[in-house]
Amino acid sequence: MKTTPQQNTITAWARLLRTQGQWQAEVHRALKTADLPPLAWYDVLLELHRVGDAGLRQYQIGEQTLLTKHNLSRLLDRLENEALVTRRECPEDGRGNVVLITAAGRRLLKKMWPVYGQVIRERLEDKLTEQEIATLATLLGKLENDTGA
Amino acid sequence: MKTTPQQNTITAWARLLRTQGQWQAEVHRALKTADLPPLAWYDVLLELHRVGDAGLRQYQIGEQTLLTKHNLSRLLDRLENEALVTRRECPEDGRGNVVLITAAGRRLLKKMWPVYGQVIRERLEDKLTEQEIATLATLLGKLENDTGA
DNA sequence: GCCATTTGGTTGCAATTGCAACCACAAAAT
DNA sequence: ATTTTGTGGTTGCAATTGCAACCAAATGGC
Repeated sequence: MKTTPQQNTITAWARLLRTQGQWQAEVHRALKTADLPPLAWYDVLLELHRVGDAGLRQYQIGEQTLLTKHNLSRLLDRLENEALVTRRECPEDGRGNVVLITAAGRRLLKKMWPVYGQVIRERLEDKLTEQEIATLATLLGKLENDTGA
Repeated sequence: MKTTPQQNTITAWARLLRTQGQWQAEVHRALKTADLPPLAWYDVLLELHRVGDAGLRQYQIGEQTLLTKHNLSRLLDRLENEALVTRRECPEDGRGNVVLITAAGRRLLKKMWPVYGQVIRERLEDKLTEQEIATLATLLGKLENDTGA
């Protein structure tokens, strides 16, 4: 039972939460306006795109995106329904499956990026100098909890 | 149609999103373990506590907490059900109401704070120096979108 | 080999969220 | 004064999320 955090700490904490909340709302608004799917789809597709043909196990996607497994399970159902990903049986582990992005998935990613990137520019890049952004990235890097490589 | 943001910008953006996600998950985990209500309750109660007996209109709470109005409307139903807040008719505006925190609301706030504060310490205060935290707070301050005073 | 335990993933159900339509009053237009 | 138009707030319904229980394969005793 220790003392409360410093005032400065609380301010930083609150601002980070609020900033992220605004960003998220803004991205969703922008995507919806452009008639595109929500951010979570992008996150998942992007992870899959990054690893290419190797694909990812569901639990690996979960680690990357901070989605709980049941949640992810159903999100993948939706993505699969839209033919943006495919689930394939995993050779090494009979229960699991490997998830791959499809060509359509990559196309969607490409369509979503400009909308997303635009928000990133307006909300972050335009508001700080390059130097400040670098500092911010460094500080935030120190806060991340390793998911282990 | 401009170019994509700088790599550094994207890194900072991604890290902020991820950090916030981890924090949020951690807070929820901690609160749930302590058998306490979710973070949103805390946010609302805190805003109400800050303004004291003046109370807040619902739309003002919404601005502070980034909750949509219908969402907030029902959240307040739940809080009112637990007698943590009261809704009172607004004298100046016949349609709206003024929301006040109750003594029970303040007690709950007090019970939740140590759990919440503990996470803030572990996830933020312990990981950066005072100087770094001050810098972070400043940078994040520049990113906030004015809700206007 | 055979049983207990753990892990990857899915499913049923309840709670929460988002959306659109709505009601009531307020403010602005004529 | 009467009619529009806007704003604060609520509600019904569909989609999403969280939780707990579950199934199946894998891992670890024995």
